[in-house]
Amino acid sequence: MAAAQIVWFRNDLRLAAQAAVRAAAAAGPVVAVYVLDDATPGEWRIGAAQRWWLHHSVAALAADLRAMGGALVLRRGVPGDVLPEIAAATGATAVHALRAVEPWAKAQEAAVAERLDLRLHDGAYLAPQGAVTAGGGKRYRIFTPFWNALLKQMPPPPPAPAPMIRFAAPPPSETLADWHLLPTKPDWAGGFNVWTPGEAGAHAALDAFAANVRAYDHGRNLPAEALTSRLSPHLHMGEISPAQVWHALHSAAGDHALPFLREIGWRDFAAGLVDQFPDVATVPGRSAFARFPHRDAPYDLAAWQRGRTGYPIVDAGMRQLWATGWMHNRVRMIAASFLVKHLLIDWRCGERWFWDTLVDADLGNNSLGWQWIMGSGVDSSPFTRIFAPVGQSEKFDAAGRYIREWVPELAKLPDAAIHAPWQVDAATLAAAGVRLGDTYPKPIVDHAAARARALAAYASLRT
DNA sequence: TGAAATGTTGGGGCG
DNA sequence: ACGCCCCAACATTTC
Repeated sequence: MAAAQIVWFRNDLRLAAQAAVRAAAAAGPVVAVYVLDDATPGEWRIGAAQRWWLHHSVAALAADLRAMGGALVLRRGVPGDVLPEIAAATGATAVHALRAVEPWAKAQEAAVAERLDLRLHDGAYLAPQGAVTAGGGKRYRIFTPFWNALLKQMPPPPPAPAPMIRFAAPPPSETLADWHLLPTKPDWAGGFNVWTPGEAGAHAALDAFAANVRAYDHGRNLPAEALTSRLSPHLHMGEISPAQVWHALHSAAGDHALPFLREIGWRDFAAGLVDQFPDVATVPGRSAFARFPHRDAPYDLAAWQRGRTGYPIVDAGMRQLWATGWMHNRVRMIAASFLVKHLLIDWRCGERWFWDTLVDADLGNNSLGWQWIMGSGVDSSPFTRIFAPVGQSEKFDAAGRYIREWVPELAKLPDAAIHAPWQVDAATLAAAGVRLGDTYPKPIVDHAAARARALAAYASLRT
């Protein structure tokens, strides 16, 4: 009789198109394990919003396994210690997992491989790390050539359905409730009910988006419309694979799906940066940025975090993030630009806030996004790009619907007035019940002055 | 996956 | 009717 096989679940919480599950099931009876490790990642331990998601996603996977006659074994600790214990208790001879890119994930893998037969499989990304290269085997640092080269390797292998699994007798498990992943006092997750974590929820989101994917190229910039996929947390947790997304959308819309699939390409690209530059989350790609004159401004940072900057589009985005664990990507760019340009606050402060508040927090995507906005990445543009928050608001939320949803105290302002209430005459403000500095903040910085200050800060890097 | 400054053009008011 | 000017609208350049 074949020896038991451990499936070490990480950010790959699915049963279909999951190479570790498939390989383990083919080799012997399966012991399915999830290890909650807050020690190895250090400051990059899973953030508060994502812990909520993790709770529900692990619960969904456990339920799916139970329905197949199995179980999910839950343990807190360091995988390099926990998995050998489970192997000893079950007689398992091998551990199967999907290969990950984060530095702490690699450290976990190394520690497990030191003591057990660790079999790493691909499938968390469209292409394995290092498979997309220029002539000479050089890996890309700039997205567009990376994407063109990746496209030549597409489509990805067709996803396989969940295999038949024979389960080994599971060792004792901790209970999910003991992990205290959900917020209690206060319970701030009321607005998170827009999400359905888990493999089934991921496929429901994919199916819904497939019907709309042709509208994505245009609609993705309109935060008031539901025309983005909202797949990011599902992809991050691995409830669905990028290959599954590729095949579903390409069969639904053919090449009309490419503008969206390009974003999945960005995810691969970001993972490639983490794989090549493990400190991309904290170290600017351009060394001159080490001496950028950031402001230490805790009051301004708090105003940004709580959606009280006085710029309605920024505040709407930050409040959507706080309430739902997610922010529309167009608004992420506007809000992030505001923090690092208008407030001159260190991009890593914003990055850490997003890490704690986003359900889709992902080391590669988050680091790449913040370095892109800062202009500190190795691929950054040669000029200083300062988003004009009012201009962006008028362009992408012209009717103010997004602002009205998340900044209700401005809801009664006319469309033309809602983007910059400090420029509105007193009678209009009074008619809408708005008292600046009372019911809604005055802008914490003047745009023109803040823009000039930011340009000077960037210019100082060139001396 | 910008914004602001600068340049160009064409319609309309007006002497 | 014509030329001139203003300026909005659009395009290009520059940071």
